[in-house]
Amino acid sequence: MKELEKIYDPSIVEEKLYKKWIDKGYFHAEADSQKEPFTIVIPPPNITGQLHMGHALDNTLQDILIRYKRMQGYNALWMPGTDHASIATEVKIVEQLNKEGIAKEDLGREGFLERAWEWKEQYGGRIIEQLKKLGSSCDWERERFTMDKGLSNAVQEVFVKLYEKGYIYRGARIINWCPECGTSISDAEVEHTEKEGSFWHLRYPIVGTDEFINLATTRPETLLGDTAVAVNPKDERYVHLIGKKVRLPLMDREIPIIADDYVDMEFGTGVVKITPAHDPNDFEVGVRHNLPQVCVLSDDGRMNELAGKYAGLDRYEARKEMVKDLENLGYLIKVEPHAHNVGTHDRCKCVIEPMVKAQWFVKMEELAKPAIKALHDGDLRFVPERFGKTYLHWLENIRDWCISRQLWWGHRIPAYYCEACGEIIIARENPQKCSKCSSHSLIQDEDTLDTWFSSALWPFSTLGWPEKTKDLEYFYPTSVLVTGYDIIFFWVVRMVFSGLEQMGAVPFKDVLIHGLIRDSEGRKMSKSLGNGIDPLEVIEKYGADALRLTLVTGNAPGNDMRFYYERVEANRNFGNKLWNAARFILMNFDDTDEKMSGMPDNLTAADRWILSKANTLAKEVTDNMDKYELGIAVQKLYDFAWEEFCDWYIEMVKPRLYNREDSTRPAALWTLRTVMTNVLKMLHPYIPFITEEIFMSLQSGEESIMVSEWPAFSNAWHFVEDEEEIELIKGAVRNIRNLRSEMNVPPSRKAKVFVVSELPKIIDVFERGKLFFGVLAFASEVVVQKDKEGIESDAVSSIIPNASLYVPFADLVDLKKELERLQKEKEKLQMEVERVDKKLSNEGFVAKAPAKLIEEERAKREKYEAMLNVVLERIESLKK
RNA sequence: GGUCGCUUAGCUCAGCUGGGAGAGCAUCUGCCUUACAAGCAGAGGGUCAUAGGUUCGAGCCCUAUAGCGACCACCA
Repeated sequence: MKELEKIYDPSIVEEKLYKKWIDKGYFHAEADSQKEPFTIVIPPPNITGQLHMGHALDNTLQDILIRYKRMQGYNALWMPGTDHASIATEVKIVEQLNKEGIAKEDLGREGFLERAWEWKEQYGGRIIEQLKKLGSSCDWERERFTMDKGLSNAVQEVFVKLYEKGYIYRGARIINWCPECGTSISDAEVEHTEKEGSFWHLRYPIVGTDEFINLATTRPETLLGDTAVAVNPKDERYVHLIGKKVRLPLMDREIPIIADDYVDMEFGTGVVKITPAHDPNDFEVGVRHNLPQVCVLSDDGRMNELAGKYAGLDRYEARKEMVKDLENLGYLIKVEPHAHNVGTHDRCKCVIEPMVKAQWFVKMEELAKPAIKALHDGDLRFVPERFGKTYLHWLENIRDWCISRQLWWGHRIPAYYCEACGEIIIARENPQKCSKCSSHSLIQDEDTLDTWFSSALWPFSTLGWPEKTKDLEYFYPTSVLVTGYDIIFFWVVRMVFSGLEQMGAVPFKDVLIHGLIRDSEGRKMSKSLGNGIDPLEVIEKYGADALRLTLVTGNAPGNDMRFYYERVEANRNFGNKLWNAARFILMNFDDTDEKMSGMPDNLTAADRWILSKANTLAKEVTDNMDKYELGIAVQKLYDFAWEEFCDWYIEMVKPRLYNREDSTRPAALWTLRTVMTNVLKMLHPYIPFITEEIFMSLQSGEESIMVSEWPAFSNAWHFVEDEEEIELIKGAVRNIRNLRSEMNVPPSRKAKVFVVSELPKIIDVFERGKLFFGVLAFASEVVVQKDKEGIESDAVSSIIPNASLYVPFADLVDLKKELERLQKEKEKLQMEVERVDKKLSNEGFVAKAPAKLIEEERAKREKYEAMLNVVLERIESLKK
């Protein structure tokens, strides 16, 4: 056995161990029909990404589950990879080009993509290296990328299949346009934020009369694209105007007054201007009434040539100008402040413009149905369950998914247009000629696909689909998906309907949802606030284990969590505690012991107590982990390791270890090593590095804790009587310590301790435990006897069930104080008896509560009453 | 407007299927006891947001209310 340093230093251990695991190939999984698979696919981080706390949490959870299942004997595969992140990456590269004074267009598509791939090669692996620092046991041999050959094939295949089924179509619909990024985005990418705006009240002249119709708008610049004014058909105020026309101010265009149920009579004046080209609702109204769509905006957010004199102005400048003009011409009635929601692009925060444009869409209605059913049927389960509602709500209200992006970095849409006849050809391979007119002048669609289109396929595309691979058959469906609640819509939903559509089965059975890591003030960590904490810095300072432990403890699944360095420190301390416990064990081994193998036949009650506790712990921890209650599981391990094992068992065992003649010394050593090893194993998924390092010192013959067997509960190691025995002694120790503490006796001052009991069984217990009981209770000597013979009448005393403890402190004793103490003890016991009495005299309780509980209460009553009597007796005798 | 979550010790939070309120940090007292001062032993501190209800029994289940937060939503 080798010596360990006094303080655990993660920085010298972690890299070494990670390399060992990689070299041994422990992370790699192969399809093997002899073993049961357990599969997780990583949420592929963006190649632009740097590891942040969200990743750290997400991947820690996955690694815990994977390591746990691997130890349980499952064929555990954690499939890693990265996402091309079309828009995020393209923006980054454009920025980089701009710094060099190059515009994207200067390079052209090909040149730009070349740059992008270069960028990917250079930076795309960065986050992977960071994940390794965390200890992630991904199967790196399988690392995939959403734009690699296989996954791109999968994308094409899905596109073609969905098109052939009629689920993908191209059409001019109202979409969300980001003028900043110059692309359409999906509904999921629109963030609604409340903004202070204005409500401009306008009046439009009614043609052929001197009258006006009043209405209000938050976006006056869209007036230029108005093609109608709508009222509610039931609105008596306006019924007579339906069918008439108004003259659109500034534009000198006549537009009709129409009736539509969409208009809310209660809101505003009950009149709405209709701009079909720039508002989703108005678009619908326009379709119903066959209104023209007048698009007045260009792609960069300026007014276009249809905007008359405002053409060329930025949308907000135009707004200002128009308001001024409307006022001058008498069309502006008033302006009110008005808070309203505006849609912004989640990536650039720029205000999006609804626009009518020809885009590609996925028809969602039919695809959503099986995804809804899967949850109802229990094929898919969210943990915590409540997120299932979020999922359902989204699917039940789903709208068609706009999948085309006006970007270059991504999967180019496999659609080709025939210049000769206008035919659209959708094909897996580049078509050579038009299928309709045989013309060779085909032009591929310029657009690429939403980045989520490829990530939606991740659980099966990474396993080889559309090929029928062994991996796919064996590892799919995956076991659990771990992700934050913030991407349920973006990703989880889309993986589910894609999996169901392409594979005919859900992509995963369980979805473990976690929350966000916030800063210590509860704010979201963000670049702009500069309050982000870099996980790598934490790892460098405290080690990956401390970070991992911090991220999974003290937090309920799905809830957000605040990050405190104090907690990291506490967890680092826990690692050090384990480290020192191991040092202690190793220090006490010598050559003879080292050669010892197998279980000694003279285990003591204390040994059986801790072994039995560890055995029960294995069951509880396993149960918790199977229910994804990782925080609870690790809390139990933490408490057991620190309190029961370190603070109690190690202390109990010291006298035996320090006495080379003690025949139970090998039993103590064996128990120490056995329990410690089992605890390390159960802790390994949480804190892989330190557990491996210690394990290798304790079990020099073993290869790695990673591939060791997960401890299982066994009836053979369940010792109820020993547990009771040791708990009794622990109680006595606590009482003595309390006594001494109350009387301010320093530990250096030892005293005789008498244990008095009439029960032979109790006498036996204390006789057996005398040695360690004495050490723990700072006793100079422990005397166990059946009566008070030879005990000074002024000894301090304390009562435990079925026994009394006496400590003669001689000069230290203050009779008055002692009486006060006993008085307090008396009151406490009286209250206990009262409490039990109250319960037992409740007829309902006795009649309906489980028999076991009633029995327990009765036993308690008996115990407390007996103790109370002893206290009363003691008080009487002192009073004399 | 809808949905969901939170409200428990000074602070941050656990509390799994309802059966005598927990942790970490902070505070106080005493200890450098030969594994660990990143430690040990002890202590104080909570009408579990409020009001009802179900139950023999409620921090936990139900209803309502308040405050905070998140998400969804086409009121111009």
